[in-house]
Amino acid sequence: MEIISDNINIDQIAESGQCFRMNQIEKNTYSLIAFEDYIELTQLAPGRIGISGGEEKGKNFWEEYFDCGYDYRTITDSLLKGEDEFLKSAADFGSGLRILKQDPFETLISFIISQNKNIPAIKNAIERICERYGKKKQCKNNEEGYYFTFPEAEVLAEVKRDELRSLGLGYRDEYIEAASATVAKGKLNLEKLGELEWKELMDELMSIKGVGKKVASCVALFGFHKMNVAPEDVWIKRINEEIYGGKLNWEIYGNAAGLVQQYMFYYVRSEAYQKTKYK
DNA sequence: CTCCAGGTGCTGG
DNA sequence: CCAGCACATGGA
Repeated sequence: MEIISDNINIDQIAESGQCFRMNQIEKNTYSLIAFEDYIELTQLAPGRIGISGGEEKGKNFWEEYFDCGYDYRTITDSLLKGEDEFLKSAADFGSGLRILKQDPFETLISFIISQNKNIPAIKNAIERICERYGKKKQCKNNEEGYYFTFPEAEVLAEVKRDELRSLGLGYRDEYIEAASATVAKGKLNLEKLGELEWKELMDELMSIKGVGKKVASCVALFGFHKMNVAPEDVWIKRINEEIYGGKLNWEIYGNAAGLVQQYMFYYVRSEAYQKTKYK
């Protein structure tokens, strides 16, 4: 199976910090566990990605996951014609990025865990949760290979706080407990939430203890595809101070704000940018 | 050992 | 409204 989409680049997506269960297997090839499926992705050529090893979800499913119906090239090209040199560099550097359409519950729990952790630590913590509470499934392309799905809210809601603590989640234990319980009880209907305007969605998400503006933004963008939402983490705050004099304004980017933020995040963390800085 | 991480809640001004 | 601080833990 093959996906074709302008500029799409699997290395960039995997390293972009929006999904935590995409990992490199070898050069140009990554594994991905999402929506209870395991697949392997290979960059066959610029803008061409091969998919193998999954259940029969079909091409349309993964095209949707990687947001191939959205015209990224037009946005990127228009950014490249702008005056903002930093943003131009960032957009050019990350031109193969996509805003994925991830599972809302997984995104919610993942970004609750993300607070005050670096990306490797986030990934490890999520894997521990999946191994303990997810379903064990066999890989379709390998008889000996298996993987663990991300647990459902109903399962996670039954877990005691101490047990979460013992997985190394620290003070986030009660936040995960609260979020899982809220979703499991149907108090937060994730199906319906997606229909809300971004601001109302943010308010609903932030009603959960442990979910502040940053985590809610990430869930809105990566789980509900609210493309105008731009999460502000320590890295973005840093460039806002260092490059934009604290005057970074997301509203001018409209529905591209989330993508602009992603370009900037991906770029500032790169070695390429760090070199330009200290030279 | 130290520093820091895709923050948040709480408290006191 | 904003500033300061505690929070638990692991990766580098």
